Amino acid sequence: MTELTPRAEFLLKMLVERYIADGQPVGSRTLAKKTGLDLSPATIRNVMADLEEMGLVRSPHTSAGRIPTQLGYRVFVDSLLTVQPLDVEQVRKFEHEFRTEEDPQHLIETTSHLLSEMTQLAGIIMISRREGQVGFHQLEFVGLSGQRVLVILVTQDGQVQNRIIHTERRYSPAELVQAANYFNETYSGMPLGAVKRALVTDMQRVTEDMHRMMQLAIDIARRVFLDEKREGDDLVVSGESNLMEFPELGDIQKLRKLFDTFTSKRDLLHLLDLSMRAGGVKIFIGSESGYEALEDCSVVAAPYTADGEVVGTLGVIGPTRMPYEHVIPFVDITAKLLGGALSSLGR
Amino acid sequence: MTELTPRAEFLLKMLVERYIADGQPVGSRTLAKKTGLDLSPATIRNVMADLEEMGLVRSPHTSAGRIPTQLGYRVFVDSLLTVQPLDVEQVRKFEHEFRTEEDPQHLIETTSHLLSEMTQLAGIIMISRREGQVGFHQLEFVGLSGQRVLVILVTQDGQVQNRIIHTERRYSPAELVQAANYFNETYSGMPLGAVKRALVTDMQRVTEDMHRMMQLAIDIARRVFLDEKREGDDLVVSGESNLMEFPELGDIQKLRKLFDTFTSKRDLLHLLDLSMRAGGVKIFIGSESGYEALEDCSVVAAPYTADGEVVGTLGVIGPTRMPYEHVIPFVDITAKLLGGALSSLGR
DNA sequence: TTTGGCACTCGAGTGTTGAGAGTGCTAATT
DNA sequence: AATTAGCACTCTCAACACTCGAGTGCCAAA
Repeated sequence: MTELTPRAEFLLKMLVERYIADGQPVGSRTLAKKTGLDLSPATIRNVMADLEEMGLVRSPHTSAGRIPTQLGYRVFVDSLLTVQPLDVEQVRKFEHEFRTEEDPQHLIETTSHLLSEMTQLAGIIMISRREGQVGFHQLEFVGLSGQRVLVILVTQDGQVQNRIIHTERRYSPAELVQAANYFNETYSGMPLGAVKRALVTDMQRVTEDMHRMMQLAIDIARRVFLDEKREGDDLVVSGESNLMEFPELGDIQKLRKLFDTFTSKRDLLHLLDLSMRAGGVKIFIGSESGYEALEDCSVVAAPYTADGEVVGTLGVIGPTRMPYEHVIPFVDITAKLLGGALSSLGR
Repeated sequence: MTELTPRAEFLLKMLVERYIADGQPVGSRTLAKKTGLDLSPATIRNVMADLEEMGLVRSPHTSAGRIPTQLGYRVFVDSLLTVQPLDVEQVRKFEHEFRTEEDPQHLIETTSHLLSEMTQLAGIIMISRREGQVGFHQLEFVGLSGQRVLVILVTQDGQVQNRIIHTERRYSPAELVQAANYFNETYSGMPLGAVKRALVTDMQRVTEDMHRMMQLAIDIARRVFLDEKREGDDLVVSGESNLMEFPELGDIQKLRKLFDTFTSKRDLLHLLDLSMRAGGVKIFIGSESGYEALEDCSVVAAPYTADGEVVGTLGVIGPTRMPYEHVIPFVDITAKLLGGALSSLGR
């Protein structure tokens, strides 16, 4: 029996839904009762035996009901799930939240909160710093005390990054302003990646016949743009403590590993990076993510765009037993709303 | 018996140390053995009965040993504790960490990590935004698309804050530069609080005879300085998950409350604010903090300075049963080193 | 193919028991 | 008067046995 009959499918669906709803292994009797089909528990048991053979369900012990395996969840999510349409009223209210926020950084944080608040899971959102895409807008040099210069990098979407560098000598405010002006006139509007590449080639042309101002500007900017610390995507996680409510994550050891994953960020970034390439809602169930700390969790993620370009991924992370039928459309709509809000900001 | 005899004191000290070391209620036999005094368990029991009467120790149940009460810890910390001198070698290495960091924001984060790393507790560090103290250095206006202006506020200690505001009309880059120049020339060097006050009075003088540039500058700056969102201190917490290792915090419910306290930050800020006024290392044991979530925890905090002014508080938070004799001097030295590093940055 | 029946298994809860640790009290000792 | 030995007592904890209920697997009948 390698083929899944429609009836078996239906029963698997019922079983998963029931298990998601109350977390108890579900037995043949309950399933016989609650399902519309007019079947006896014995028949259900036969079907269950088949499902178990196929690796879609398992029983924790001899005399408990069945629970879905990871594979079972996979099949459920991929082909059995009926997503719940979102409440129109709520979407509208929700949309409003996005319209009122102006600062892109704030917008990201608000979105993360919304995700965790609405789903009662942990919200995650990645901001990609892929340099090919974001446009460079402006550089500002602010002289600090000593030989230190504060460099402020503003991108076209209004994000700000700053960094302090040391120079060999002190520069006057006027010099710094001139240098910044030169730099901004030359490079404004280019994608960050292009600026970076241009800087490398321009550097080779820096000779004594070049204007001193240009040299200074390029020298300072070089250090900011080529700084590998500045690289890498950013990640905002919120509502982690929501995950403590779930009994299946009740083991302190597991919880600790999970929280460490949140703080180290590396693994999550990798995961979100994967789903950024995919397009559409992507779901990692249990160990599919490849990370041990996430083996009892699922990640539902969707990329979001700004002005047509994919600029990051957002989603939620929760126990494998989560209400996918609500979470999936919610993550989907959130990604779209954020994209819309970011695009209208850039306008 | 309302007076604490020297012997009773000594035994209390032994008891607390022993309990801190291995977390088990300590009985009269162990205490008789491990203490230098040549006393029989029975005598110890008599003393224990006295200590219990005074509310310094209690037994979890009839036939367990004694554990310190909150008051017991208090007495221990206040007058019985012998702090462990820090390893000179380690301090030196530690000092080096502070010397290599240049960006004040980074410095704060690094310090927080160090605190949690070295103590295996949670590190907390507050940056006070008391406006009376930090000097204003420079304002930058960056025109974004639409009628949005990015305002970047740089303080004398090199901290950067930015915020996007909407204007009624579009301004040219030249206008923005001029306005910023005017503003910077007028107010640079003043404490933030003074700038704020000056803005309020200057506003009243804004009439048609005033230069348009000045009007613009003041109008934009006003919105940044008087924005109440910008108010409030900042808090960095790290190593929260270290706290999961402690069995006394093993209860998920308690842990959840604790973590929620970390994310909401409000309560912790209040606590750190208190200890900022105190000067020197301040210790909150259990419910002394006044917050339910912290009732099984202690907070060890010390204010740190920059150029002689107290600018924030740092410390650690961990279970009441923590090695105070190491933690206290460590928090102390960290505060001093951070102060030193911040001051030398401002130089 | 479905169903009723039946023996079987397992977990969770409950009660019992014994060992171990530590106490409080009293009477004897220093 | 302070200290100590002795002893009865209390409480926790782990082990064990027992029962109950839920659910299974399988077989034979419908």
